[in-house]
Amino acid sequence: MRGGGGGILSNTEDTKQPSRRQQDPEGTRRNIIEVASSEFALNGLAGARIDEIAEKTRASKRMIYYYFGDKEGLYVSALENAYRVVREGEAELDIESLPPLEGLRRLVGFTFDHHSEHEDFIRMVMIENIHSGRYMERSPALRAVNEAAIARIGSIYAKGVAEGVFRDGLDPLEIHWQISALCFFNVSNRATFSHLFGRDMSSAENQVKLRQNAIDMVFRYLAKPEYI
Amino acid sequence: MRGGGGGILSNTEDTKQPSRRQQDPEGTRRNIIEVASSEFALNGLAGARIDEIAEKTRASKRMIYYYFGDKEGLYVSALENAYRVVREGEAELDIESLPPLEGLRRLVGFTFDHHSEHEDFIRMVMIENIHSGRYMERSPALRAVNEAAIARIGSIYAKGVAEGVFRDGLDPLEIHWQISALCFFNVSNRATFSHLFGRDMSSAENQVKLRQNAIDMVFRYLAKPEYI
DNA sequence: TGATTAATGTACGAACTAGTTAGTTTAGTC
DNA sequence: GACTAAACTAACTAGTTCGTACATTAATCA
Repeated sequence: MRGGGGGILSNTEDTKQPSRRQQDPEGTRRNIIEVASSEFALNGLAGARIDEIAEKTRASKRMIYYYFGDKEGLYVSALENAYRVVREGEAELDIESLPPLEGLRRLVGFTFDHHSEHEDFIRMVMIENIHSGRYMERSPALRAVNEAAIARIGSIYAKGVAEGVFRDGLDPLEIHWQISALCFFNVSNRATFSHLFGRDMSSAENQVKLRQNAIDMVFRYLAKPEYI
Repeated sequence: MRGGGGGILSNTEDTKQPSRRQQDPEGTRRNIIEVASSEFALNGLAGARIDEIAEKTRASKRMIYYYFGDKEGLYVSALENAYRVVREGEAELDIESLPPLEGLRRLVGFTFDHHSEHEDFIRMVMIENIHSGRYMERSPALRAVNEAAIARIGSIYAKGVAEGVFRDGLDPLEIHWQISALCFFNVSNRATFSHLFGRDMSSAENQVKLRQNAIDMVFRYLAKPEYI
């Protein structure tokens, strides 16, 4: 919009370098996804504007339709990308070598921090839930990924039960659900909660408290009374 | 849109009844709010369509602007209404006369059920969080209301500490936060969670389990180990 | 080198959408 | 029964927004 210089001045210097890639499909794609993700996370599917996304991109609106077909296609790609990025971060977590009690604390603390650091991801999940998960159905890749999280909990829980520190009969999926609830809510409902009760829950002090509370809560739920 | 009969046929029978109100400001307002609430809850602020809302209303589009000024004004009114309806339901809960342990269980169970029965409210809160609570700032009425929930917990918690069944040093606001997290997430993230893990968390059996888990979890967090 | 395909820019249009204008009907009042 | 303010309607407008047609440049291959 601002005249960007590319059209008129590009003959002077840029084309002199022969090895410099002037067409970069992968880069363009990635750039579009990045911009789109943050716009969708900020404004939702209906609220995000294709023209706005295009303008913030190094590419043009034409490229969005070239690569992603339509707005919904772009949204689905952004959603997939959000899950992929977050999963890659989680994959680095190694708690299976730790003693169960310590591993559990580490897992909850990590999840709390991880969610907190990926607000855009949380927002994308919120938005997708507003749409009742309609769009993620198009993406078969998503499901398989998250089962790793359950496996991780299943393994640590089984070890804890075997060692006699965790009480028996709980369901790893439900434990994951509880950890998710505490860590997700912390990001998703910050704004309304803080406003309704006049206390900034995202402040450093409050986050330290809420984090410790989440760890304690899951710990007390799992551990046998004599270990509390 | 469908010719509704009012214009042409109204002389035949309708006007014969003298006491039948043909102008009904309160009713019109209420009707608009009701329709708008469900449209906003379903589609979000940007996704909802004024024309769509108008059409589902007994009134016309002009009336929306007549009573609410603009789309955002209508949204804020719908948000206020959602909080008011839910608060009125909660006010009926009387747990302060119960023994602390029983009162706590009752409170968590009630909150779980109440959230579950008011999905539109949960969706409105999600949407408002997507907007970072921007619009609820316009509504000073909202804050005062919710403090009652904290007071309720504060009272039952203090009683439990005095009786020696709850451990000391916890913060009622944080307890409320935890209860909210577990009960809110149950509704807000149903779609994505169920899809990612291939298990319908909203089924009757799973809801019974999750409800009991939430109660247990809060109970174990509050109670002294010897009462667990 | 000339032909073919992939990638990109520009300009535009059709449909939609929030909000308005201009006017009518109803309920209550003097 | 005339008058006024509130309640209400239908049709319209100005601006937005998704998506596309057409042209062009870069890479690839025969």
